[in-house]
Amino acid sequence: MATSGRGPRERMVFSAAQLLRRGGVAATGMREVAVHAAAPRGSLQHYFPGGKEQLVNEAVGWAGRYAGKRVARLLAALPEPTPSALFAEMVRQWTDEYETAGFAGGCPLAAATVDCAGTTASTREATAAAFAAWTAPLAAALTGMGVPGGRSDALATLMISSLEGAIIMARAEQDVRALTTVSRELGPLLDAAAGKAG
Amino acid sequence: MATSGRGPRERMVFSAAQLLRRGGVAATGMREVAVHAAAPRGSLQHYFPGGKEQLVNEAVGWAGRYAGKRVARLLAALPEPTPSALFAEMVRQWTDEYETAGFAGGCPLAAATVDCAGTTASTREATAAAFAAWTAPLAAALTGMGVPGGRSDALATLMISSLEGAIIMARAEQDVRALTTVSRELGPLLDAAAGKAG
DNA sequence: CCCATTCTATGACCATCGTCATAGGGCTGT
DNA sequence: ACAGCCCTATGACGATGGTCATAGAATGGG
Repeated sequence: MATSGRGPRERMVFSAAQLLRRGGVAATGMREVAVHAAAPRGSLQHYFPGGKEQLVNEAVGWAGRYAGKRVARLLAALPEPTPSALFAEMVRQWTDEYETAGFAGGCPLAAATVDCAGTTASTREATAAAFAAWTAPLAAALTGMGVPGGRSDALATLMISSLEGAIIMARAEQDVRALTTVSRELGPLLDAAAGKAG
Repeated sequence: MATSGRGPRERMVFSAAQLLRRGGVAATGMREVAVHAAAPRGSLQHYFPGGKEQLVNEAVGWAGRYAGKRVARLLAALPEPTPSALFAEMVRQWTDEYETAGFAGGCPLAAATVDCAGTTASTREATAAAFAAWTAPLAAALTGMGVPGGRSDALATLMISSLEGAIIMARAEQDVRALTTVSRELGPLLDAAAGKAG
């Protein structure tokens, strides 16, 4: 698996993001990344002279851009776009994975933040940039649905915060309850903000 | 610091929880815990024959009980108890820490979940129990403020999820923005649920 | 055909860490 | 004083992991 990407470098970044989700940064070995990516171990030091730190930072950046693009993709697939429907789709990505593949993986951004925010400055900056790359398209989507400009950023932050926290709770409980709960409880609030100015 | 607790055992559990917050499970060494707790290293194998796994699990349990008790304490200190005020106080615990002590630490439950949920079954169970020990008193408090029984659990889950996610975003951004945002945006929703049945 | 650049291969080094083994203090009760 | 128990002390072991050094392919332009 994980053989789709083009070059070995890209595959390694992708695999790193994938493995980050499971056990966090420290539990993810460089050799393990190479194996998972079906990439030669010798390429690690060639493509990532900055070592593990660089690889993790790029994986985080990749994850942030992926999340940002996914917002647009989900939005485009909605029959009638409403904030609650978008959020429900974002949540559904996770409930689907958990119900079909188990609760092994979480969000790579959360993993990198939890493990590195207090110790590795460059990785912390990478996570901040990644969250920004996720929040911005989401806020723009909300604005496009009628949410006033001043609220869009706040609601996007609320959506992502709730989702991240619910992912953690779901993994702990091995139950998607927390995810479905935040989706259900937050939906009306989001749609209300889109309906009329708040 | 961290010398208040009674026995060395209790201090080590407390210190483990403290250190977990910084770099996660893998980044927290047993020797480091002993040093931080000002406890003899030889006591580790004596008090925690189950090794690191046991120590981490007890630290997680301690954190869960602490969070549960803190809900009651914050509630009692509120001049006029409303759900939004309680949530604001929960959030304020974190903004206060971050503004005075920096963004070094996150939530130990999140750290243990991110690092161990997919690999260490006993730790995952400990995190689930800890979240339950936190959610239950919170839901009870909401019920006591007029939230209908069916909504209390859901809103407690929403509050904790949002808080956990906002903690992660705040650490990434080194800014309490996400925390204050979720508090402000969620407040009206919580109070509305307490006012009349939903 | 050659050379330079890019990529890969692999073994070794060193630090760290969890764990264990073994032994030593220090107290209590009799 | 002795026995027994709880706690502490400390060195060693084995494993893991990130990084480095060095060398070997492979590719592509001249």
